[in-house]
Amino acid sequence: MKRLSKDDIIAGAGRRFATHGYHGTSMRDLGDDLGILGSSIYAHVGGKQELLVAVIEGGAEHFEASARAALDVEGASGQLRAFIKGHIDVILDHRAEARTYLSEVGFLDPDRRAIVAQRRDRYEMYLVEILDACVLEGVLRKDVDVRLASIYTLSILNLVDRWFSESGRVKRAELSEDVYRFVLRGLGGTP
Amino acid sequence: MKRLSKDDIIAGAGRRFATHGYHGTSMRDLGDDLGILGSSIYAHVGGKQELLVAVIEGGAEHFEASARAALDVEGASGQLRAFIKGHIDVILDHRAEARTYLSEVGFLDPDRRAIVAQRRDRYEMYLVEILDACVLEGVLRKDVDVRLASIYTLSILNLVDRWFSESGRVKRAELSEDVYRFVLRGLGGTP
DNA sequence: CGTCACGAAACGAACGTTCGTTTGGTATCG
DNA sequence: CGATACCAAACGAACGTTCGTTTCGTGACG
Repeated sequence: MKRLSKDDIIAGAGRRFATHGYHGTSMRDLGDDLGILGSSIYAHVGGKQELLVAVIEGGAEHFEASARAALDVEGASGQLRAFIKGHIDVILDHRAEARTYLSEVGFLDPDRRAIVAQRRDRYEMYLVEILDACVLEGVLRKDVDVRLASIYTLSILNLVDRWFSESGRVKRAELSEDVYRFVLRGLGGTP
Repeated sequence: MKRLSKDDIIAGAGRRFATHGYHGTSMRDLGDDLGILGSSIYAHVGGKQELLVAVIEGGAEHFEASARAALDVEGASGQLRAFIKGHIDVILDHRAEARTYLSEVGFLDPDRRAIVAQRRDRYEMYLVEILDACVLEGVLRKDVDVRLASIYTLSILNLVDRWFSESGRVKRAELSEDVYRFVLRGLGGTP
């Protein structure tokens, strides 16, 4: 029975929030998962809402780091491929955090929610810029609605964790490639 | 102050579940929305879980009716277009129900959840069959992974209600058309 | 045509339970 | 020794639900 750190608590909260939802998780549930009493959690964090904030901010940082890395790639279509692969990797490497980030934002306090929404918009803008660059480089049709295209792409990406299984028919690398091809072709490109 | 029917209660529950989540909704909250006491809801339904079941089954039926109608269309690509338009129309015409159906299924009792999951698989099969037919008719590339394609398509469709605004830049009919084009091109078709 | 009876709908209070959180004590570790 | 991690017990509030009672709408009957 090792003693726990604050990060252990946050990680546990991420798992529980991802599977049972924020309001479906009690501090006692969370304590059970961690092998301590629910009340003992207050030795590490100020409260339940603070846990949600920590998990979601952690998720947001993963996505943003991935997007920044994608922008370092040479060539717009390469950036698009990297963005897609990066997003899928974040989701599958940090499943609980990512899921909580994607579906429990609504339970943040209004102030925090607004901040997170802003960060999400910024993340979407990364993709929009990449798609714009693709159009500029002639990789994509000139008449595509880039805003809609980014929404379609993120819709596909964000729901990956709802169905993908690491032990399934499709491998992770194949999926990234397939999504990339699908999006590119969908916008008039030829991979 | 009119008296309420069971359907009024279910509709109210759908709205509340869609915005605040199942566990984020108390019977008293729901009662407040409806202008009655939380306890008065028990004159209409057996309990909270029964409300969730009613809302979700209602949502499922809308989607299934839409899919069946799409299958009546002549020609595989026409069916695909009708399926997409139908799905978007259901989501936007029954936003609360649809949203609850899509994101609160996890809070159903295990038995009910299994049944709903089955219905959802059946719905996805409608789309798979349509896409298969498209391949057969030569509308789509022969090497597309139809299972993945159906997942991509449903991902785009299911998240529409998270961002679409009836008063926004893009009109509903344009959106349906644009998604149809995007999916068709993504799978190697030429609209 | 009025009224009376009956079922449905809503109230208001209370049930036992669970919630998030607080407090005070205790063991462990640097 | 001082700080940290945890336990144990308790707090008030809120939860889903039940219960007895009251109000309301409607259709049958005199």
